[in-house]
Amino acid sequence: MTEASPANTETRGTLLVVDGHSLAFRAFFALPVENFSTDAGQATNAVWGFATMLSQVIDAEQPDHLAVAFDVKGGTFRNQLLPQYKGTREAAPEELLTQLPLIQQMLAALGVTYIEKPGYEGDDVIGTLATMGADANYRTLVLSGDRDAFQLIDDRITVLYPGHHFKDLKHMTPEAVEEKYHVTPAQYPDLAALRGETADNIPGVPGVGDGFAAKWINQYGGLDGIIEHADEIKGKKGEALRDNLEQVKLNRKVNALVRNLDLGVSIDDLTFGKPDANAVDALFKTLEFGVRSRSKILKSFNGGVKPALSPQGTDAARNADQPDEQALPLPELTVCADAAQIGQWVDANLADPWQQGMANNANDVAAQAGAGTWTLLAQGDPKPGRSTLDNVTVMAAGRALLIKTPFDEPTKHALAALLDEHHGTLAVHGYKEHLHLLGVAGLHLPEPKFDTKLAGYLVHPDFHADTLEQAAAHFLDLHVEDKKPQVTQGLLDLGDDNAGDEEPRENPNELTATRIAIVRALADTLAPMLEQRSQSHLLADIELPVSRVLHGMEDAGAKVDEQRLDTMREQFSADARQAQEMAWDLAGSRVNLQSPKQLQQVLFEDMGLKATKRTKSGSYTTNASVLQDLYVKYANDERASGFLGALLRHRETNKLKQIVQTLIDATNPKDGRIHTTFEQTVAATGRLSSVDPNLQNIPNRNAAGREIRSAFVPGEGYASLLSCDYSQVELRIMADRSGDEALIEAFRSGADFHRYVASLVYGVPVDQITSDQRSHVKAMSYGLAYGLSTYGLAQQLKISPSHADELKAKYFATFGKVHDYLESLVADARAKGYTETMFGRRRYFPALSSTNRVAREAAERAALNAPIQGSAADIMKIAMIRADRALREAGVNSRIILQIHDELVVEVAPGEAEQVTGLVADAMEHAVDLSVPLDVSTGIGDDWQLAAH
DNA sequence: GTTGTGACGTA
DNA sequence: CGTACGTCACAACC
Repeated sequence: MTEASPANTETRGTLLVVDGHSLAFRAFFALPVENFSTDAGQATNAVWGFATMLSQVIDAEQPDHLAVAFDVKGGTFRNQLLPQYKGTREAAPEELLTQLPLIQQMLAALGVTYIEKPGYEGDDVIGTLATMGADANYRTLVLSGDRDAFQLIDDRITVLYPGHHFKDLKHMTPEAVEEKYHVTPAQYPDLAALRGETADNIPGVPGVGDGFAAKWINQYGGLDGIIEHADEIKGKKGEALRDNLEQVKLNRKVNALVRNLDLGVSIDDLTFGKPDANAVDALFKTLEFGVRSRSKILKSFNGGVKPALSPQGTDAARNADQPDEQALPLPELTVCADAAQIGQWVDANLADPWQQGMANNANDVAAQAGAGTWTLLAQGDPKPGRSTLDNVTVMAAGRALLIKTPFDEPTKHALAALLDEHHGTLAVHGYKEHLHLLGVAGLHLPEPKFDTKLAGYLVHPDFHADTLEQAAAHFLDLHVEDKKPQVTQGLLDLGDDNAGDEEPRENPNELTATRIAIVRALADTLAPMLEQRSQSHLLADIELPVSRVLHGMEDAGAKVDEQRLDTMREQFSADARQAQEMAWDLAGSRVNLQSPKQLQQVLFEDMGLKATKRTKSGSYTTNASVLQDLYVKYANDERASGFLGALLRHRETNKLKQIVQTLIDATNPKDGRIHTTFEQTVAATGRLSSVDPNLQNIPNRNAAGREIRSAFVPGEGYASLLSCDYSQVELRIMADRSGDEALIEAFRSGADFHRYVASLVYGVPVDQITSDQRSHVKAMSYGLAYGLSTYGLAQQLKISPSHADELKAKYFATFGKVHDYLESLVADARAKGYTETMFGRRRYFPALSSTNRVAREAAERAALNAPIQGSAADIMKIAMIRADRALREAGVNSRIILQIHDELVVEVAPGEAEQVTGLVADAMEHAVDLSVPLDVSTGIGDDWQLAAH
């Protein structure tokens, strides 16, 4: 049950050994020198980068001992063997070399030991320190971008090897080395000797890479064996090997690290955590590092010496590799060999009464609360329309079975049967994602019993767990290593090409066992919480069913007319270019119109326009509303108004161009459709959101932008698009919840709603309401649910605050119960700590009791809005489930493809228009029963724009 | 290389 | 100084 991790065998602490040169190089090339130099011209990018990167690693690994190794100028014994050795490194830029002493100075001030040994390299110092650490029973980490360090790896020594992004350090354990190179760490130098090392200017055997080297090593046991049998190796590569044997032998001598130098220090000397604040301060001042960054860095280096025992139980077990005090029961994991084993495994587990009994006892409470007893974990990338599947694991009664892709037919059938039989008791983390993943293998997952991702969202809707591990940390206080997200739909990987082979791998099976155990633990924890809060029905009746509908929508995608998009892009692009030319002409310089900073310079300094509003960071805003005001104000100044006009036009057309471009880029070449991802656990109010791309913010307010909607068309086999949207749902919810007779009557009357309300507010007959009066009342109505202020209303309507105040007073005099209702929302939230929608969806507002007025008032507005926006979201989700079911039960081919908060877009099959319009409108209108009707307006057309009504 | 900011699209 | 989102491009980091 316990893992065989080295950290488990009593260690005395953690030693971090850093390859100083490697880190300095990395820092230097990661940060542009131009941006990091003092007034005097001293480059500081490597110093700064070194400090931040090292502090990152310290924060992540929490070592209690630390040493940094450096090379010394002048040759080493290696140069005598191999004159060109590290010739490339000597060519380090001057600007980096001058920073090395500064880095050492900084380390000294920070209280960090650094070591160099004349005649030897930093690598040898590292080898020696690591050996010392391991011998003294320390968990030893070596931070180095030099692969020579891999030879040090064993049960006690792990190399932290930076990847493409420095942040994702790979923990190179023996397993990870074997996984990647197919040789043991001890054999790694043999492999490197054969392959050579370009970074160190060491030639290998021409034509021989990692693959062949590993093959030979495994065949002959190592380099000695290879040399012995060199004559037996056939082919070109064998010949090349024989021609270069001397070089290889030399390489091997050179790449062997010395591990027993006399450094004159002992491990006990390598503690840290007592920086010399004055020295650090002085140095950072001369380097012109800001005060804020200074304290940020100091913090990491202060923590080196930890108190023997932390009084707080929660933070005590932060150390990543230490097993947590809350033990996670890992399953006994079997890797599935063939399809027959699936059936056997199921039989064995179900037939074993002892195991069954154990499991039932352990899970009794949770099972009753609805957590289920089976657990499923599919791993891969669940991107709609292009997902990939790595493996599937099922778990029951403390045993797990891991099934790797590709599946053969019998395996598929066995798995399908298993899912079919047990879905009703299953827990997963992300039903929708699992539908995408399993869909790759042609499998369907019927609705599971429990979803830990959705449950976590219901319990704490404004907490965002991007990974399963983060959810574990939050809900279980279980801190396991957070490897890269595998189950979440990340925007992280840019293409799958090289993501695969650079993966951090500590025993992948162990990782899988941990992950599925987390899902189980989350289910057992969250199910009773939902039950206790009477939210289980939200999961079972809304979120889980809607996941399935969303999967269908994402999988279907939205067909776009690519030619039309291309044409539009060209048009917008040309318009933007023209506007830019004009702006440049009038400005007299080629300002970057997309740079607020440069615009501020031109507008408020060069042209001397009067700046008014500031941004939150204190600079003058150049947003559209300010530009518009200036445009009016400087109408007589030809140059200024011309520039402002051109700038506004550029802003608009360039934005449209950008939107069209992202749509083009997001179109799947296989089907010409855009498969967005609807995020079901992101918006704190219960709404959905749409990403990659966002199809919920396609322009709709002005004609030029709305044109983009005409590129959304029915796909092959479909005849038209249907758009159905709720009118004024949020206001109707307010009418219902408040019980305000006047507002209810306004909706029941079926009249022009805003005109009707205006006539009540102003006490004027309906036919005498002016368009101003109507629009003012309309803005007021809509603003209600946002907690608008007098000031905000005045600003939006461009009326005086006193006038706005008057409007507000009149409005609330007319609809008194609405006013009381809104106040009660905030008061209830303050009393209970949370708000609740019509269906029991909660959102917590700790900031309501904040002493900070700005924060508190913001929380009040959000608390006022959440139950209203959230109830509308609940209603739409119910409508989607109903509409989807109605369409399926009617046996039509039409399908929902998009949701934009209060609108559904349906792709309609030939001949189904009338029937489908009726079904969807009905599903929406009768999603819930309110004291006011839920009006739905519908439209149908050859594209999304034409479907508007 | 990472992070924050400003601007702006939607309901 | 009105809620809820996502995306882009720039600039800073010193």
